[in-house]
Amino acid sequence: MATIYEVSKLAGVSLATVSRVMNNNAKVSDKTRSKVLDAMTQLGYRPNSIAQSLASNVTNSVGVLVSELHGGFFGLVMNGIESELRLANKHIIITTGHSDEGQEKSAIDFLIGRKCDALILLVDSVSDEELIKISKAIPTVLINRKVDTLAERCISLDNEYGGYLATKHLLEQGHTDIAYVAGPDWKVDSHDRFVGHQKALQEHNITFNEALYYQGDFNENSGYESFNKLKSRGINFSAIAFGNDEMASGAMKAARENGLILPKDLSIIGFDNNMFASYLYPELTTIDNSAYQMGKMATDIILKDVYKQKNLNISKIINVFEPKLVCRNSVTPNA
Amino acid sequence: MATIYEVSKLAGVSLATVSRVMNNNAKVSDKTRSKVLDAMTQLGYRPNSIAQSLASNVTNSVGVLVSELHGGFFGLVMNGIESELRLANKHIIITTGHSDEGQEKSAIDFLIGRKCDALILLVDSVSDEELIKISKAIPTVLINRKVDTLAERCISLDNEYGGYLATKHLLEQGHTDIAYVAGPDWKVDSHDRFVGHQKALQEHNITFNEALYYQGDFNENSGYESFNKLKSRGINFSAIAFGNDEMASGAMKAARENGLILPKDLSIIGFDNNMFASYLYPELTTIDNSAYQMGKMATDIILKDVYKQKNLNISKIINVFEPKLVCRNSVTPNA
DNA sequence: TTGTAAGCGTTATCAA
DNA sequence: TTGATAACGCTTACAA
Repeated sequence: MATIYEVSKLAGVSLATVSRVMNNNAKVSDKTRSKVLDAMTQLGYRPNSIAQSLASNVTNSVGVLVSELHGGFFGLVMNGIESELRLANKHIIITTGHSDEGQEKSAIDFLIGRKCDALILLVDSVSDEELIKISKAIPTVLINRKVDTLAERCISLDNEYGGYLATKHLLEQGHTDIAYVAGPDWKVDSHDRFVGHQKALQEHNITFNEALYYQGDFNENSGYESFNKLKSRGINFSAIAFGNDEMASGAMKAARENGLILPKDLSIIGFDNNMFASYLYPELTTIDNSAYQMGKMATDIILKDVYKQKNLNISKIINVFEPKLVCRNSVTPNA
Repeated sequence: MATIYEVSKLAGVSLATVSRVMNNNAKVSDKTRSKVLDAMTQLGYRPNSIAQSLASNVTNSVGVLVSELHGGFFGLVMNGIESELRLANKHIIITTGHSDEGQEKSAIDFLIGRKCDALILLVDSVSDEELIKISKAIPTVLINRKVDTLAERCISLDNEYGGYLATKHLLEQGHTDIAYVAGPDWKVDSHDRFVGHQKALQEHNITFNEALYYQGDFNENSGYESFNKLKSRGINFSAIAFGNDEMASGAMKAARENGLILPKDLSIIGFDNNMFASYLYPELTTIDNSAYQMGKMATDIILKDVYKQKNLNISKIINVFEPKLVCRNSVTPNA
């Protein structure tokens, strides 16, 4: 692989001049420039980005930490990040944390060790203090997380409003006996969605009934179980709101196995608007989580703050995205 | 950030010695070692991996190119890659090609420019010749692709056998009027699956009927359309085999809109065993594509060949994975 | 077992 | 507008 040195020799100029035409940040005469360019193509020269990074202290890479690599949410977020970063000729180094504090921390260490210029983090387990410390060492954007002192660097969905929207929709369709199946309560998003549910209930003067609550783990199985558990308690409900689409899907299965006709006998609303939501039968009414948009926004913040990029077509930074109701066929008016 | 130089000063040893304890590849007395280690922790020293890479000519990073970041298949493949690479303390630089030749090529250039130690490629559009050229420049493993001269570096699914399995299953359930909805024929995997379908038919002495064939684009919509198109031709069929699960899902929707009861009136089999396959109603019978395993295997090849890693718990390299039938509820015996 | 010093391929500061 | 040359932070012969 040719180096800058060989290019300079072939072109009959100095190293510095070659570097200048590469970065065109300084005046170089047209004549010299074309000599250099010729030499480059002749040698098939490609700059060694490692050497560039060492010398310039910029790696043009941003570290991304997600919980999992599969799954609709992360896929979309990463999509938003990648598409935006690619345009800017930066790249992604990706790691996973599996919602485990140890793994999340070591992944972050790893990313810092790789000298990423910035970090985009989707973490569940690392503490706020830790995150504050990290963002002092390296520009960091947090997705799905709210840390007060880092507010401008946090991108999140208004989960509470989303939970509110979902239940409100059910209420507006005449349902009053509404069960709620939450995700793990220690996850903020899960918690907030549930709070939103309660608010909507309150607004309609319905007292929250503990017996209509079930806590799952965001996986399909727990949704399946939730239906059976709820049913076994012998209390009536005409609709269930779920903390996410996976659990909703599991419950649909259980409901059908119990002979219910959907949505006639039971209305169901999910959360996330996962890719498969429209594949379900009946097609799942749910709340869109703006995953792609959040990934894109996180990236734009970095492009702007870290890479000083101008003319990004962002009118303004949105830190809290507003969830939207996506009406499909799994909710029907209460008879 | 502390450098190796500061550590050496504080510990009262030379640069070389510090480097030695970091890489522990040479004898260092216990006493010196602990002096160095102390200095390191005292300074909160973290090696600069960029400098390490430049000096050692190893970046410990492997470049990965996939078509999309979302979608079940890629998610699982990436999962297999990441989990394996992480154990080895290597990392992933990820790019996307969107099945477009230009984008795929530039992504590869990008990866090479980043001095990745190896490449894992999932490409549709780049030519075999190009791939051969690339793998001469940098160790490369191809997933979902077969290039003769690169056979040991290709990981793929036996798509033809998968297509065969799917249709055979239908035949064994007594179906004889079987429609086939393929993906784009220019995609090898899609093509091969279709060939497998034909083989199974042949084996049962059924002549392939052009009127029972429809070519979609692997997306849900085209599956939806496929059902209506097939129906409009006025030919009977009691089962449909699909090139992937998404299209199967779309067709299920269309079938139901046409008043069919599934699977009683129509048996359906998919391909891929996408995450959502079990969420569908009826749960989709399909062919598992071993995505995770393929990602893992690709990584193991690199760990072994490039990073000379011993004791990988791989009994042997598998280049062609065997698809497996996953029986669920969308196929029923033909009355 | 430890130290010295020459790279690795760039960028960036001075002079010229 | 160009050219020397010193960093950048590490690895790795070669000596001691």
